[in-house]
Amino acid sequence: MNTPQPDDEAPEIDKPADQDRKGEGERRGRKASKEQRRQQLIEATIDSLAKRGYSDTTMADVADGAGLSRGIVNFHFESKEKLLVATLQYMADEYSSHWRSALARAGQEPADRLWSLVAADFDRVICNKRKLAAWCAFWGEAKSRPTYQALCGARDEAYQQVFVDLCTVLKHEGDYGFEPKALALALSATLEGLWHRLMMGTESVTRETSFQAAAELLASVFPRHFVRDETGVRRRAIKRP
Amino acid sequence: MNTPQPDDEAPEIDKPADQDRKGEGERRGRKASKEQRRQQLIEATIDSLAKRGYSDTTMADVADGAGLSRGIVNFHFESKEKLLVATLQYMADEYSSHWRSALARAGQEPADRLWSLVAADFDRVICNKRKLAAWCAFWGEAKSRPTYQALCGARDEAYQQVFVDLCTVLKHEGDYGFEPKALALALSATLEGLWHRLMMGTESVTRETSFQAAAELLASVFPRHFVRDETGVRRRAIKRP
DNA sequence: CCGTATTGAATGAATGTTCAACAAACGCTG
DNA sequence: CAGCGTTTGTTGAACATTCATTCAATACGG
Repeated sequence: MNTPQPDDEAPEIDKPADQDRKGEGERRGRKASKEQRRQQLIEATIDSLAKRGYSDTTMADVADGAGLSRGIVNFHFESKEKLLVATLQYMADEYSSHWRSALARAGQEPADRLWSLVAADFDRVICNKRKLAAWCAFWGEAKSRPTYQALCGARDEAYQQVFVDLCTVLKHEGDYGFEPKALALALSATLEGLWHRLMMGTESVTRETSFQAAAELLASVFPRHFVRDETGVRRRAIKRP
Repeated sequence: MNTPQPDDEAPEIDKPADQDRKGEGERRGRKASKEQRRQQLIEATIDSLAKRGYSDTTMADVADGAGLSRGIVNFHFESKEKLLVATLQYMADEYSSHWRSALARAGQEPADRLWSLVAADFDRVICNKRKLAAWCAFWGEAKSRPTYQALCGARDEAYQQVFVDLCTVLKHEGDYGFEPKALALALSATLEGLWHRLMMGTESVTRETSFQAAAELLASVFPRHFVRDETGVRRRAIKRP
């Protein structure tokens, strides 16, 4: 059916599920520093969220996953709630710094910057089953918990504003007729929706096909900036005078 | 800041949170039929999911919300799990029949059908805080529960196929360059993403602005089929020969 | 040795499920 | 229609389980 997708299920980076064994240079046993232990427990929490979902994630699961004893979590984090907030905070920070660095890495051309932003969203580092499942778990609880809701604005206002600004500039560059704010909302929502589809894991939606779908949309919305070449892959057109 | 949005918070239809009082013609007390009681409990479940989220939804909450005693749920539904599955099933059926009827109501013109499909997604009946929050609660648990995962495919394969078919026809009608399958994925993902944004309730995203964003996208992607008029509202252009 | 990190069992609260008692509707018979 | 037994729906308390939290004892590092 779909063209062979070499990845997305195989070597998915970011897999500290087997984080116990192999002291990879870092100190393990009793010697781990406070911050390292916290990090270790946060990773175990993400594992548990991804594997069992929010409602079935227990302190015991987390402790077991980290290879530690039951009571340890309440020592490093005051409560389960605090642990979960710290975990969400960690993921939100990671997501935020990820797109910011992608933007910094891109050039000055708005089209390049938009492309870079979209591509960043499908980077293996943050876009993989484990993290996606954890995000989804938090989203499900966000509406009824203000603390989560605030942090779940990973695609926060700053992120949204970048989209608006880019759409505004591109509109002038390409003489497009759209309303920048509305279109920016639609575009960022598309990325969120594609994440959602990836998370559900149904159909034959992979990270590749999702990214292609997003690229296809860019080519349709910004025809003066993105073109389709024969390989089916979409790329930015040559710079305009 | 944002233009005054008259709705989305005020008269949101679909609010059986106060479903006890006022026997609106339907039989209440002991006389309610089996099916009516089930329906009543399902509505109470949606209420609880929306108000407290999945993990804090308890049998006692549901029973209290319905104004009945604790043990009643296990009588009509065998277990909590069964109750939740039935609730999800109910919502999935409602969503499915909603877009199907919207499609049936639309004419034969592909552009009309697509517009109708998009508009249906933002209909108050299914797109309101209560239902959205309930959907989100289930999504959060879907990945770790195959039963939920299957039902959560509200936007299932049939729905996706409709998008693909419409995109294919429109592509030929308008001589567009996109790849129908990829674009269809992007479009349906956009709707999902906008739902997600609405759910989070942050920013100034309302049902109106979300729909406008979707419409803006349609106008950008299918310029030969949709145009922007002075009111800012988007409409379908006149039929082509 | 002192302080800190860690353990694992005990505790108590929350919650899903069961069940015996009860009440309303229904059906049967005279 | 009255009387009576049966079925069905409903209740609320009792029960069992799961789980977050506490804490006294312990082990390790400095």
